[in-house]
Amino acid sequence: MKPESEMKQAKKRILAKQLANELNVSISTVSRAFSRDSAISPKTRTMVLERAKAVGYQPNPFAQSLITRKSNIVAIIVSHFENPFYTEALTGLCESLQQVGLTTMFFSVPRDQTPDEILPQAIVYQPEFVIVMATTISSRVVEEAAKYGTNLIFFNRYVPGTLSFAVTCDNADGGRAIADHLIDNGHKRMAYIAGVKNASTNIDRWKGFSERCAARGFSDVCREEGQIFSYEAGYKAALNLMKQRHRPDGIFCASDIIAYGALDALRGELGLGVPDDVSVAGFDNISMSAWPSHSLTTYHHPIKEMVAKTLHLIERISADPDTAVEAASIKGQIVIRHSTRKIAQQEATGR
Amino acid sequence: MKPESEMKQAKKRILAKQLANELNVSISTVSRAFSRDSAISPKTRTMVLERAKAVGYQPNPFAQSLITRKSNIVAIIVSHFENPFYTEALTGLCESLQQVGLTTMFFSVPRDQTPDEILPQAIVYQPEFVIVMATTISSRVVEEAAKYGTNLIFFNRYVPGTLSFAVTCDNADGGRAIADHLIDNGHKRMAYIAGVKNASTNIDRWKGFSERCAARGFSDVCREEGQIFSYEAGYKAALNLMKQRHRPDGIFCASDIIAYGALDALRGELGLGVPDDVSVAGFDNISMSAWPSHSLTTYHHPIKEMVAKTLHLIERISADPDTAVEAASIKGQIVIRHSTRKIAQQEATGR
DNA sequence: CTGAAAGCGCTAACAT
DNA sequence: ATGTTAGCGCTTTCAG
Repeated sequence: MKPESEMKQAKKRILAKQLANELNVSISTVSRAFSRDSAISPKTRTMVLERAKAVGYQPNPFAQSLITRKSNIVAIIVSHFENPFYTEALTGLCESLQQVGLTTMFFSVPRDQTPDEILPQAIVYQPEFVIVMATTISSRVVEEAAKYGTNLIFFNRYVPGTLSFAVTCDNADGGRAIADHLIDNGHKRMAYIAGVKNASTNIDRWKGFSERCAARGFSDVCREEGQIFSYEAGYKAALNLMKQRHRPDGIFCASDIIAYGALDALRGELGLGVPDDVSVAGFDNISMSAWPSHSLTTYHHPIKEMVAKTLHLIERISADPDTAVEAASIKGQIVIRHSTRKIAQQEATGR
Repeated sequence: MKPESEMKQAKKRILAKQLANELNVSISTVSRAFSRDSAISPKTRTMVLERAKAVGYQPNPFAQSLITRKSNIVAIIVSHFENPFYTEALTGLCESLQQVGLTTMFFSVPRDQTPDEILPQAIVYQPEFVIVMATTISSRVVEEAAKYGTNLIFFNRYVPGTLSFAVTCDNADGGRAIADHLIDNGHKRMAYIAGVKNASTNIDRWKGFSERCAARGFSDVCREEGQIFSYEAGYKAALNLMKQRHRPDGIFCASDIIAYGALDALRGELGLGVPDDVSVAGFDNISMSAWPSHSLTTYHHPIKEMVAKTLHLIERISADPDTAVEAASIKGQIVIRHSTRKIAQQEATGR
């Protein structure tokens, strides 16, 4: 045993009771000073708050939660978190939540586990909301959560069969925009490199793209399965696509990262010119797509708007828990760069 | 007011008391079943645990924290979170913490605020640890936190003047490894493109690099300030470097992202050959550095080991709160790719 | 507008 | 090994 003086002496946190004593008021008065609309004179409130700040008093959130049944916690649960897109979403959400007095708990689903195993760890904290990001969750668990009054909000995903809040990018619109861009600029054989097969993002991008192509007279869009949203997947898929007798001249990739893989396969391994021989477009508009070395035509994922919408939803549901379930879909916009051939350029090169 | 039937009826969580009644045991028996080493027969424990699982009972963590004074929460606070390196660190830490029963709270410092403003929001939850990542914090706040018994762990950073736990990469070793690699392969004029000036990472990488260069007879290493760890910074800095009369032939960049910027400036804007005219090396080994289009020589940032070390530290400090403050520095290793010229290649091209 | 008292759900002495 | 009791720090009736 070390002598007292050497021990780490954690200074004891000041409590409501002590603060009350110092100010000659009751403990309930201290409490009232901290809650928005409570019967307390502005004068006493100011007094309490000032002194509290001076001595560093803040109500213990655990005790608060216990009695108010409000945790002021929002859980964010992720699994495939590689895409830089999610990093921006996470910090954006977290910072907005901080501003309205909510605290973010973060859960990540390891490769050898399912979201269904991790979700209960979040639920136990009785979070006001659970934001599900980059993750697919079984509809059984969605119902479970609903039973306990936990609001689930899907971010950038939705669970088709289920009624739950969701904020997504208008993926179909993105697919259509890319289709129009390629067709408008004279491309004749369109192709799609898919990401995670059952992801709603993947499904809707394909749907928008292929349907628009079909509507404009190109019904034979080839589709190559990338399986996942990765560079390697894009690389391999592009190679496969080019083995076909009738090579595509316009490739839409389910994500920017996939597109980089395709780009490298096409240029590096196959020695093809992009966009001279074949055009490549992505989806997300992550920051590196703007770099000169990539200069990728893509569809801008409206992260900021999606974050704002999510927060708006949270505030609305907090005010009225009976808010009707809603799936918001937010349009982004196409960003045209140099990985796709333009009409003018096409004529200039004599094609 | 809507009729009862239409209201969202949150099923009430089951409590220890009810579980105890159902099993004809006391409420403390239920409690004991959930704590590791407590006087309870294995038989009753199993019985309680089984029934608990069946009815979905879990102790309320707020009530637990209130009485045990253990929050089981680890706060992670970040500010400049762009580098993909941190994404991997975050998920790695979070998943490891989950496994040992700790929950992650996530705080992000907005551009218009300082870490010192956000930290109190974390402290209020009495986290067992605060992991400070991608952030510089004032030594005043470090002391504040210490006073309340909150353990701060700096991840990938340290605050020079202060005594606090830190887990970093051996940045100096990285600098030396790159220096050796360049010198061994016949480079004559070395240069460094810096990142955030006062970041300990930046300082140590420069130190290791410049000192090793000097030790091997190259004392005139030029240094260009990138100011931040960004693509644009690297781009501009590389351009500046090449304006000099005596151009460098080996450039070490403070991060991979900076290196990409340098690469694009050199190849794209200046039309130079990399590595034929000039070699470029980075630091971090983020996944895209392995892509054929970049193939960047770099120093591998040992994230996994750093995460493991952090967890080890957490477990050690938890077991013995008087654990001596320690700054662990973990070696990574150089990864040689095609952005730097090798001796053989140098001879082959007749230089 | 303020104070006294009850109690949120649980754990930790203290008994038995 | 189990039950009983007293709080953890706070908010919220209920009086005044």
